[in-house]
Amino acid sequence: MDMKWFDDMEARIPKGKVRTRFAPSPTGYMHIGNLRTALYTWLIARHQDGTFILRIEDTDQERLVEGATEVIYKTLRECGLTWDEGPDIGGPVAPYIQTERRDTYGRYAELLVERGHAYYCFCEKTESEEESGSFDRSADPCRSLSLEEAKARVAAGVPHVIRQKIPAGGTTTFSDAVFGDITVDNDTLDDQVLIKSDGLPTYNFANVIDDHLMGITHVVRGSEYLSSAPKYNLLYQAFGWEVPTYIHCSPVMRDAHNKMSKRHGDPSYQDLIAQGFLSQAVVNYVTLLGWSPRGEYSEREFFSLEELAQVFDIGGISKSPAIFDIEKLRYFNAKYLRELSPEDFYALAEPYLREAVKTPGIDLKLIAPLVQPRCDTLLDIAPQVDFFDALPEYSNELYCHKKMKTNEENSLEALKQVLPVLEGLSDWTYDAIHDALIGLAEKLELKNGRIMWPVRTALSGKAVTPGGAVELCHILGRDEALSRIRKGIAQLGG
RNA sequence: GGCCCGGUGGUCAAGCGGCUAAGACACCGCCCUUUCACGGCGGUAACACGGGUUCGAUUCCCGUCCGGGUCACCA
Repeated sequence: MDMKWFDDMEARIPKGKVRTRFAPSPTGYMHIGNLRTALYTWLIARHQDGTFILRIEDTDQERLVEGATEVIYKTLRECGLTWDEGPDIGGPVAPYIQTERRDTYGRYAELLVERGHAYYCFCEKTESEEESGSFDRSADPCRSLSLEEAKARVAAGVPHVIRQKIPAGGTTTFSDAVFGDITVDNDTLDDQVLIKSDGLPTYNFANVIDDHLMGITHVVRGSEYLSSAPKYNLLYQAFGWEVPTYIHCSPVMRDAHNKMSKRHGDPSYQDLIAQGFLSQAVVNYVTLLGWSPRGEYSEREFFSLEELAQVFDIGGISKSPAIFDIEKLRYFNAKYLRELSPEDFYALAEPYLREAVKTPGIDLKLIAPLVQPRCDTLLDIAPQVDFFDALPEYSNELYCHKKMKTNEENSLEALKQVLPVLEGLSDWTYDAIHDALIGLAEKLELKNGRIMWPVRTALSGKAVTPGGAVELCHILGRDEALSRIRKGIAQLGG
């Protein structure tokens, strides 16, 4: 064995700082649980001024998806999760794509074989599993094959895998930052495959090798990997390597029984963005799904990414699964939307407004502030502003409003009073319209609603609108507003 | 089924031996108001169950029940 090569690999490992990694498989789809893992991983690194690494785990050749890494880059960038080392920018422990590290895994696996912690196995793919749950180590003839014999068969080109040789008897204790210490009997652990017959490593093996070789100090991953974790310890021990801090996170659920999944039609990050959610809102909400700030921040729930990096602590991660609640996400999103400056909101809303309101004279900048406090997502804009282009058909019953004390008769009367007042207006400004309408109500000694409700109804044909009578008059413009009021009068039989 | 893990309102959750058991979403009511929102105020609602340990358990231990994960040459 060329030990110099191993020494060189070791020598490249950066030391002394926190180093974390997000290691997705390129599936072309960033689901919420994955995003949360990325978030926690990034947060741990940034909290300690450490290094965040992106690594692509593409060892499953059958599941490769074209353009999938682009989705990962794009999502991470949109969310503000900047990486310091990765496939696209390189780094001290490159390469960052597992298929490009192929020989490395093979060499380490062979080292393990030499040391007696792994063995070549020539058996067919696993056919039938034992029911007992505990393994009879002597059952596999390959396990006890002599090294010479095994090597001879390998040299002869016999297809094979390399398996981990789990010690017979005894226990292994694994330590997790959120679940604590977990001890299992070695006899419940199987001699898992390390190197597949295609020469590529399994996920479990590649993880251990890469995390060590990349100097990873904290590993964040889903709790579905918890039960394979003790086998990692054995691997680290066999190599004589230091075990990183493991942080297993319970899944993000769609309901009490099922994880969020593409199969069930649950939204991915991309889907949420398409549904009009803001990246920052998603990031904020998802971080809080399974983690909560402690101490002085325990009552707070709105945080920017930078603030999260400040307060994030591993101890706040929850052990139990969390159900994804789109209603609460909507609340977060609505809050983020409302707190945007009018300019920023307009920038985001403009494409949606432009799509919904096509009448040339209408100033979309006037509509934006009306819808800003009235939408949870950007998709809520269009249905609210449809009446600007064309007055919908509406029933006269719309004129009847108990609280406003309006009915068809007094609405007709109100509109008839309003028409000449507005016709006589020299300035078609918000203030002028406002003063005219309020003035009319005062003059007639009526409550404002008696005038405003009929006008708003005539202008929109809807029971609910963003903005009231004055705003709508202003935005529609003199001609259209007066025309709609006349239409209202006619429809009411006047 | 074996092994591992979890269990505070409908949901997210604080709590880490002593509290009238926080807060948020949702829901309900009131206020504000030219509709609806926004905003403000208030309300309904929880420690899965049974044993211990203790002067005292939501908190520690055991069991039961319920739920999740895992038992692949997928990750």
